[in-house]
Amino acid sequence: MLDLKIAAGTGGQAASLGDAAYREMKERLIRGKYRPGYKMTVRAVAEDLGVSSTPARDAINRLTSEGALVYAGPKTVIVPVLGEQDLKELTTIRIALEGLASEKAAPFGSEQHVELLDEIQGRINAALDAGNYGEALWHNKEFHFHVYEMAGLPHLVAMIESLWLRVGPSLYNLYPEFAQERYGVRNHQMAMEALAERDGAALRAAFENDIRDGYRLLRLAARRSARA
Amino acid sequence: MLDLKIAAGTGGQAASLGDAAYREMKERLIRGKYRPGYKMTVRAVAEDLGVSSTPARDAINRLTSEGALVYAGPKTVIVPVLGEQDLKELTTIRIALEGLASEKAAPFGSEQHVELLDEIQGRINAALDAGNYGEALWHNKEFHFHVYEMAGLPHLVAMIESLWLRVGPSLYNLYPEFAQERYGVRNHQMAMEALAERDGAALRAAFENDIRDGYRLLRLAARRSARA
DNA sequence: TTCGCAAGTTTGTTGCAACAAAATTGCGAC
DNA sequence: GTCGCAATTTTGTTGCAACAAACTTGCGAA
Repeated sequence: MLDLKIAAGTGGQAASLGDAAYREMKERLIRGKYRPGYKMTVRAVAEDLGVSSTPARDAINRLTSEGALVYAGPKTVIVPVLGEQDLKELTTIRIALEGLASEKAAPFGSEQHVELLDEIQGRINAALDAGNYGEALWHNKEFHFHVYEMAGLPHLVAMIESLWLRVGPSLYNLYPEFAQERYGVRNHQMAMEALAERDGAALRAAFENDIRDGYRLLRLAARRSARA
Repeated sequence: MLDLKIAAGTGGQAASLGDAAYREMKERLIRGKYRPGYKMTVRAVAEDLGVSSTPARDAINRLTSEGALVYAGPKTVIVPVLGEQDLKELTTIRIALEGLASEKAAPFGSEQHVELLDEIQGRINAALDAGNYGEALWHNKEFHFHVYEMAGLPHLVAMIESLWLRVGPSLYNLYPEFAQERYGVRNHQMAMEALAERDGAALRAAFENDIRDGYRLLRLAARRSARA
């Protein structure tokens, strides 16, 4: 059991225990620590995080209002189970928003940025080689958001992050496909080239492709688990 | 002081007091009851809404995590004061998202929908004639969301709603321009025609225009209050 | 064996009091 | 009169206990 009181007091700029609990839950969600359908109870979260019920409740409430958790009954919130409809809609929104962010980021492309992205891509590949799926997903997120943040549009980045939060848990369902296909590599390569040339349209296209490729896999996994 | 306990118990599908408080605050925000910069304190909200501190705190937390309220200090949340940068960014996002929603809604256009929109437009005009600015804004929101909801994309509608929540309070700053210019009328007329013909591109253009027109006014108001 | 109801258990909600930190006020010295 | 420090007030945070609603379990009757 980790002690969030220390994290809140010293570490990552979390002012309150509720804040620390929220951040911790958010990271766990993105890292796929909780699977779709998992039931979140105030007391269980409080136990897991070593805090009392109030901060745990705060975290759950915030996550729910962002759509990272959903109501499954009058008194139960769960990690969302995304159906094909949801996946399709979220993908459409992601293309609109992440396409926008990448296009706006293109003019800020530089040698340094491309180098950093290349480094991150190296970490993705290494994690894939090591079979560490969670690490690969994490670095994949870093790759995307490093580009999105270049545009200097904080509201947009926050909205995109909340989208990733919703899709995150489902990403874990497509284990071995992701590792085998390495679908991101080509698209990421294209993205880096587009960024080097500051070509907004090309950068957008690369990211849209990446999102669509991911969607195909996700849809596959959704169908598989729907049959089960 | 209104009694939310009754609202939660009987009325608009609010399961808990915290939920009812959240909805009430949301509506007040969109209706412009609170001005930008207004400081939200737990105890004040609890007093206003006639509930204890816990549901009030819940509501403030949820609103904050959605961006409808923002942190202004270590221990203070306020109604956001949007600068020109924020306004520009939010407008860009709105065009991407509301443009998408309207385009996807176009194929569902029908005689009935256009009739209803025409009715809503009538209410906007009537409110404007009566000088009732709040009513006009409210019906304006109805007009937009009636179209957006036609597409059947609930995640998208929720995200757009959270954008309106951020801009809502600032809308009140542009009183008398809105009433005088009646900027929405032409664009809404175009939208209804496009919807009748199920022309996605035209519908998107009409809404994009509407958003941009609103942005011009908002920017004007932001500059005015920045000078003050 | 199966169905149904009742008792017990789990779980979210709410109000509140104690605590800590920040802001404000007021008093006194210079 | 002004500046600075200390006391007071305001305010967010946290933990907890009481309550209510939903769910689960198990026993008994058909």
